[in-house]
Amino acid sequence: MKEQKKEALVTEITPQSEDFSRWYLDVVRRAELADYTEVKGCMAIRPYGYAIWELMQQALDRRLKATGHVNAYFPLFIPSGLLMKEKEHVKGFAPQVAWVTRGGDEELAEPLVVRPTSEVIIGPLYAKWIKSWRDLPVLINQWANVVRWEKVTRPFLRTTEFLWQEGHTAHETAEEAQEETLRILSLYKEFAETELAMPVVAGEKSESEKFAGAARTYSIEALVRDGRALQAGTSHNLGQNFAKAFGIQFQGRDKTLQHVWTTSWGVSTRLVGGVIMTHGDDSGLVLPPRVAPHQVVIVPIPRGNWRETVLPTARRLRDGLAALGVRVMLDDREEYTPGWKFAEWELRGAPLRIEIGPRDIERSQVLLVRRDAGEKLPAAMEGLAERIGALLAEIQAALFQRALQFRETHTTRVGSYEEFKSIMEGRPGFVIAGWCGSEECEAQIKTETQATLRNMPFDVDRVSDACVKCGRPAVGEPWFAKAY
RNA sequence: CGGGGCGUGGCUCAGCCUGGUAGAGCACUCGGUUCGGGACCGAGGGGUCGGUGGUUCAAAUCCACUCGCCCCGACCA
Repeated sequence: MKEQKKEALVTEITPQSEDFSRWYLDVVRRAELADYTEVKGCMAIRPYGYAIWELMQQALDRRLKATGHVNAYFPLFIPSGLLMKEKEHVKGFAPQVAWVTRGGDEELAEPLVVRPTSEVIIGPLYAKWIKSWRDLPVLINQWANVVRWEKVTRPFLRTTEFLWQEGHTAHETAEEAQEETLRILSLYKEFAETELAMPVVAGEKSESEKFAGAARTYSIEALVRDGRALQAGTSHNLGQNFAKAFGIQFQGRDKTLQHVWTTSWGVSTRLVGGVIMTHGDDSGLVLPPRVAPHQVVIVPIPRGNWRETVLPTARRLRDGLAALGVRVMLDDREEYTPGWKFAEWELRGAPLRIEIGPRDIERSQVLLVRRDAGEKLPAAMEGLAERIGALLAEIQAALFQRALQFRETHTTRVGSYEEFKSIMEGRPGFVIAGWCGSEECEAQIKTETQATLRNMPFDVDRVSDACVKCGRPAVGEPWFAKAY
């Protein structure tokens, strides 16, 4: 009798269990996505986790370039005086910046801060670079790390240092800046839903949740498996706030000197956490094929003279798929048994597994196993590549549908505040409710239900006409949720 | 930053109350047999008990401080 004892994750801690948080941390660690380091709140992203991030980067970078954006790089350090220039901005970020007061063995005359975001280091440069309306728009993006001294951290979701892209654009008119802000918002939505199979709600943030220094902030919000919302990306219309603070001016078509209109927007490594929490299950990670480092893992069954029969076939299969652009890996390690590999690749979220053994060779077939569905399907060798391509697309679509359905069953349009409060208990989800637009109601709702106003989608018909909290006329129907 | 919990080989944990200087399972290494759902047998390697200071003849064990992690709040991509 064998009595293996698996470690915590797969047996006891599941996304459905009370301890979702523990499940998440287990997946991150056991799937080798990230690890803690000596520095509080700072994680090392391990190769497998980084590979996921790279795939996200590539997919997003392509989209950004396709819409005319170019990449550049700005420095890590910001003279503290610069940070102080935009007063709302400094108010928002000062409490979370890291300071550098010494360089080598010298005290710095002016301390530096490590960028929490780059608006203020970019501001003076844009002021230098932009002279004429002909220089506009400026559509620059950078891939970088930033540091925010957070009180509570969690791998990927909130770390002291994190990786992201931040776009910083400058425009001739308010209208263009607004268009850009919304263009990026929908680009983010499209990206999240297509590549990450993660349905998101796009909308505008309330005044209190706005980016420090922005005129308007928009976000995409996902709903993860424990019923909490995750802000997955933000796009800010900065108006002329930063242009005025940094003197970013140009001479217009009408010969007058004007301030530019700027935007900024970003998504971060938090998305990796979002994917884990959106799709993961009792066996671990479930990766959408588009961002899976190994879309297909081939596990040969070593029996009899498998080295002469199974292995060459498996290699041919791998090479054939790789030639078609499929990210495929042949797990021919001999120190692990097939069963061990099955469990391991499930834990690591590989979307599709191919089992190939002597029996399959005889029948000229393989066994396909979908990570999302789990069942084993025999598939003929002939036409296998096409079959696999189709299956990967199917898995991608199925994951999106599953996540969408989850969100829909966990989204409630409430009629009363009582209903709102009761939904927020346990594993809540989104609540859609009428809102009068006052910060007081928003704040009270937060205090009493822990739910925050995530955003106000703009492409919906207004249904409620009364604020769920105070009963006054509603200005719209925001989505509320407990959030990460 | 407030409340609570926890730090013992890579992981999960026992030992701590009632001080006498470290154990288990898994993982790892080597050899062999296995391999279609986390294999088995045999032989091995590895920790000074988060850190610092104190009490004591003696500290993983008691005390103080400190760092880190986790949970619940407040703050946040």
